[in-house]
Amino acid sequence: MEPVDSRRAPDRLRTQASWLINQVALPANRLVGEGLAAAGLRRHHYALLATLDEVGPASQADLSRRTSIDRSDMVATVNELVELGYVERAPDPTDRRRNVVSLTAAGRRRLRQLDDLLAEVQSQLLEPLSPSERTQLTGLLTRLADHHAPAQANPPPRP
Amino acid sequence: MEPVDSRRAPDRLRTQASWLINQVALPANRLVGEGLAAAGLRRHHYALLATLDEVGPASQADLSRRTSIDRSDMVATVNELVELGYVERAPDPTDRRRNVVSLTAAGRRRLRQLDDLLAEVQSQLLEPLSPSERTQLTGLLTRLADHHAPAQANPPPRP
DNA sequence: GTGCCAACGTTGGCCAGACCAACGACATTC
DNA sequence: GAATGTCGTTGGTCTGGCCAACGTTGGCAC
Repeated sequence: MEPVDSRRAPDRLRTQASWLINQVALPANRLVGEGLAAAGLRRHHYALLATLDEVGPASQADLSRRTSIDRSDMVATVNELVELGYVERAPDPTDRRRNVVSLTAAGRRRLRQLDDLLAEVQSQLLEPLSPSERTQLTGLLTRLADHHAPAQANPPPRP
Repeated sequence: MEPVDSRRAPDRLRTQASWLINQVALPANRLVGEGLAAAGLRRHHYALLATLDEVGPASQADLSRRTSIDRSDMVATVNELVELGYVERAPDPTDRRRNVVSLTAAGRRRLRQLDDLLAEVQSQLLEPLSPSERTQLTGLLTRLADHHAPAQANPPPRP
């Protein structure tokens, strides 16, 4: 006699990709959130720091597009990171509509720590998968993410 | 010369499983949400209907565990579905703490339509993947979901 | 040059969903 | 019969995604 797990979700849900993804996204976000909370930060903060480190100083709108954080939410995120001294905001002299946001030394230091922290989280998240399975998974997810990415309008490369 | 997509997320993020999952969960939820919205419903409603159809009449707490919808949110969900005539709520004669929730004929009919609708959504979501890749993906996700499932306390095999 | 449209930062707001604490009513266990 | 635990319910918090609108500024067509 099979023990019926009274917590088991019905197959109707268990086999639906959208449901599965959600069920995995939940612990993923929780783990990341808890990890960052230990550092007093949230996901947006890390996304912003990481992006700045990789693309260099940029305008808020640019950062919004890259992180897919809404422009309006970006304002608060930058505010908070400025407050913490991890980031600087200065008016762009070449285009007075823009702010240029850049990493401070403290921000860069902080980021290194967060990277380690998040690497740890990833391995918790993917624990049951073998290395090659992890690669498979991220490969598939990347293709899906790209496919559903916001309409890519490519503006002329900055001179 | 590679055109630099000013919308492209930095590799720091793009290679992190937690971020990828989120980026896919977003369109997934949006697609499902939009589909169900066309029927005047939300995700919780479908989850509940599908679960009822599969496990039969059940208490709200039971349904909560299976759908991983919080008990308190379950109240509202059941209310709304009762209102729509898709579900019935009756006190459990054998345990007066409980309500027994069950599908109505209308609910079952509605569910069939939603199933079709959601099948369509799944294929939109997974569009770029071949059939075997889809199986791979759901396999991997299922393992992750199970692994991170809420502490599986299975009614202990009575000692 | 002037006029028009687009992009920028910012404010203020909405909504879905995940959660948590507490309550009275009831069941189960010892 | 007292303690412990479950159930439905209320009421609330928090995060994250998103949208509309505004004044400011830049770029472009004419």
